Amino acid sequence: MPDVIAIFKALSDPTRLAVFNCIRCCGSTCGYSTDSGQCCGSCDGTAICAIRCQVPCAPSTLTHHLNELRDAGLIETEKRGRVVYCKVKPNALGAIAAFISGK
Amino acid sequence: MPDVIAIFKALSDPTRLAVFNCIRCCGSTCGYSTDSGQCCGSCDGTAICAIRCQVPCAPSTLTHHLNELRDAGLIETEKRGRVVYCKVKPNALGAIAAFISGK
DNA sequence: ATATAACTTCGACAGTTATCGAAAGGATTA
DNA sequence: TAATCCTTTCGATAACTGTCGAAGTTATAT
Repeated sequence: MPDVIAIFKALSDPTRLAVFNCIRCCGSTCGYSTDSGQCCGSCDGTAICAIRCQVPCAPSTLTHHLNELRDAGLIETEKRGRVVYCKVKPNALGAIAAFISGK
Repeated sequence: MPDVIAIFKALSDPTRLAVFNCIRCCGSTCGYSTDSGQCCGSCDGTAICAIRCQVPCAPSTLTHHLNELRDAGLIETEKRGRVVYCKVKPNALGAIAAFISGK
């Protein structure tokens, strides 16, 4: 129940929802190639620098939003070299799916 | 898409989510009888005064939250006598169900 | 070793919001 | 008519939040 609130809160900001969608669609909508740091096909995360091209904001702002998404349990991040990659966690939206279907 | 944000925002506050759940379960959890202004069985709305017993807050605060829920398209209200009854709108959560299943 | 690239951390600030009390409105009851 | 009940409107206020720039950190490249 508190999970649900955290998720709703995390997704209730337009910028943050755009970030989440960008990670979720994993490049297919963002339109980045592998060369740009963006995954495709058998992907393993969306580079933060790629997200920034799609969702224009200050680096610190993006960091803040990614923290919110991570704290809500929606995404996970992994650092490879100097690039941080983001993935949607498995069953990230399960809690709100359960909420919709009456708990 | 903006609908989704409005819904997420409306449900991201603990008090407001409690109000929504109270309206949703329509007395089965709130535990009010018809005499208390609460519907049951073939119900036609949850009385605001009944919600207040379940979600303690100032009347003006509850009005505020109900406005938010109504503006998000989640509930509808109807005045009968001096009592206002609330119902969950049909398919109120359809937008976020679509969001979960990938739009 | 120096420079650059990718992020994060740290204030700061403006805008939003959840909450309340007081007062007012409309509907029923005495 | 007067009293009472249910709800809304109207400020006010404290807390939260989204945004940024500046400075710091870590990793690669020159």
